[in-house]
Amino acid sequence: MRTLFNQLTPINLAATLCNRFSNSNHLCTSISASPNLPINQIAHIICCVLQECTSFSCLKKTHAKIFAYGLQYDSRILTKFAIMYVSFNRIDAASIVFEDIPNPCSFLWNVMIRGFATDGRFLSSLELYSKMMEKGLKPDKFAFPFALKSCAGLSDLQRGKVIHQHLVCCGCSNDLFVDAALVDMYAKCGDIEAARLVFDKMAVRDLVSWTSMISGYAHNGYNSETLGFFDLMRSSGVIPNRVSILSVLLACGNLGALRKGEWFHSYVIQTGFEFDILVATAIMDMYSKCGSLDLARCLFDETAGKDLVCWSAMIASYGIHGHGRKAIDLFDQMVKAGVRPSHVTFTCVLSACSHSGLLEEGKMYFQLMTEEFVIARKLSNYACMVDLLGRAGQLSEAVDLIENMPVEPDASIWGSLLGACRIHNNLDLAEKIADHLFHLDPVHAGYHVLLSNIYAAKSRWNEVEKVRKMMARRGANKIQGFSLVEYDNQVHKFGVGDRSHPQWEKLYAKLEELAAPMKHLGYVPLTDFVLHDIEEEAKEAALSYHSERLAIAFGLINTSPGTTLRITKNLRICGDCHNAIKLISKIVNRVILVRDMHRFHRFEDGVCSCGDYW
DNA sequence: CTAGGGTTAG
Repeated sequence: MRTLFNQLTPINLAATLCNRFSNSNHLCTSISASPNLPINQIAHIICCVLQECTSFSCLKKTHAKIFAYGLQYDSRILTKFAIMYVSFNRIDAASIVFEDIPNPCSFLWNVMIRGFATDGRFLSSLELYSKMMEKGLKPDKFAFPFALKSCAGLSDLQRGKVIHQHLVCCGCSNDLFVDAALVDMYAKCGDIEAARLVFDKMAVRDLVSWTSMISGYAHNGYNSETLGFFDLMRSSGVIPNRVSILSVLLACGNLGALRKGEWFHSYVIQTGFEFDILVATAIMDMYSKCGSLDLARCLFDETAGKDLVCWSAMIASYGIHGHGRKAIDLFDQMVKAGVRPSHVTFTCVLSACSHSGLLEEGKMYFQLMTEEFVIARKLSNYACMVDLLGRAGQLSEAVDLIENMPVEPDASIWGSLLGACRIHNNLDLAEKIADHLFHLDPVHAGYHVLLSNIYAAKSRWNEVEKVRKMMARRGANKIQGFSLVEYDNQVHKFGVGDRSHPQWEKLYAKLEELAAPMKHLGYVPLTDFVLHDIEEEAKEAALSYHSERLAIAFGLINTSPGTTLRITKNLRICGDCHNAIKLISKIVNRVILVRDMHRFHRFEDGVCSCGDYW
């Protein structure tokens, strides 16, 4: 062995040794046995050995050896260790090593910034980025994509803009990677216009930059733009891949555009992406959001190698369609199949229980989550539970739960409770919550509307007016309700009392025509859902032209008898429309599917699948 | 050493 050491160059030596010894432990033992080896050769050998390390523990063992040679202050060696630790996702270990390096090279800074960013520790990542600047080092084109990713992860637009300025100063704009990261950062921070500006200025755009933009549109609710941009990308000669397809599927689901979604499904089959678990899950979810639960389930059954997300998506699908029991059954099957649920899975299960009124089951799974599965509860889990209790009328239990939460409840938690107060017309509690809620989120229109609805239900018109003024003062503008319906490969959009559609006169005539048979079946308008104290007759008019009714009229006029109507609405369906549509389904003898903000309502023969529990 | 990605409450 000793002759071997003397004859070979360090690199060759290390390579030889690595072949001969299965791990660095043996190797270091051999080095110890050869005391004559010059220190820089040992350093070389250790560097080579490091690259061969296949696990964190192997790395740690090798690391322990360097102290014996006094190499623990060798920047070159430490740098390698830090990089290797990052490559094994051991950012903390890397960080400790990093601290000991007096003047890290920018390469290492970048690796560290990337390490924190990929680990989801965006603040630490940005802290390092700032530290690097403080040390007088100029970030390079490799540093910016990671720093921007961290801003995106934090949705921190302000910091993103600052880094945008830095990269312009450093002459790094017009780099394909940097620009793509900028587009992504702006999109994830919700500033889609800024994302588009960067995108438009790019001299060269590849598939990834197009996809960043498309995904930005999809995730910010610009659904038709998503589809339009996808077409634009294809016509400019860029071939879509599985990632870009995920965004269009999301958009189809959001729009409830079933035909379009089917087209993409067949496109996926043609292009061979159908066996990709992410694509398969996205297609499943699209079908479910477009109202085709059965198709979603077929796909689910056909999918090989179902993972946690795939299972959770199917459970969520049962939930929004009001099949709580099936959601629970599927959860149990998932556990039996050996897939470990996550806090998201529990959110899906709890929400399914809530929509189906499965109070005891929900309580049980809420317990099971921590006790059996040892999963920390997140805000979304509490929100579901508050919703479940509140909807079931257990308002004081819901309050109890909130008061004993280990984390600070946010607006969404109080919002759930306020929603329950609306259902049960509990004004006292609502007023107490509202104070708190408006403090946490003063510009949320929905919460104001809920409170106002409770006042309206009690004919407290002065207070209704007060809330309305409060909203105006705070700039909490009511979100315009709209409904979508797909027809002839087009998504048609209707607003409240909309007269902009080419067929508007026919639509109103259709609703007029339905008024008499509805009255005959006992329809009485539920006018508490009108925000203002106006004349009864005007209220009735305001209600009868809600966007979902116009969308239904459109569907009735343009499709053949018996065709299922599928409507997607951006807000919650109001109680009056819910009553009206039940009757309409009976009169016209059609299945009418309405997906509102929270769930599906399947109207058939005068009843709704939600059993009026919503 | 660089980028885009499927499920989640209100």
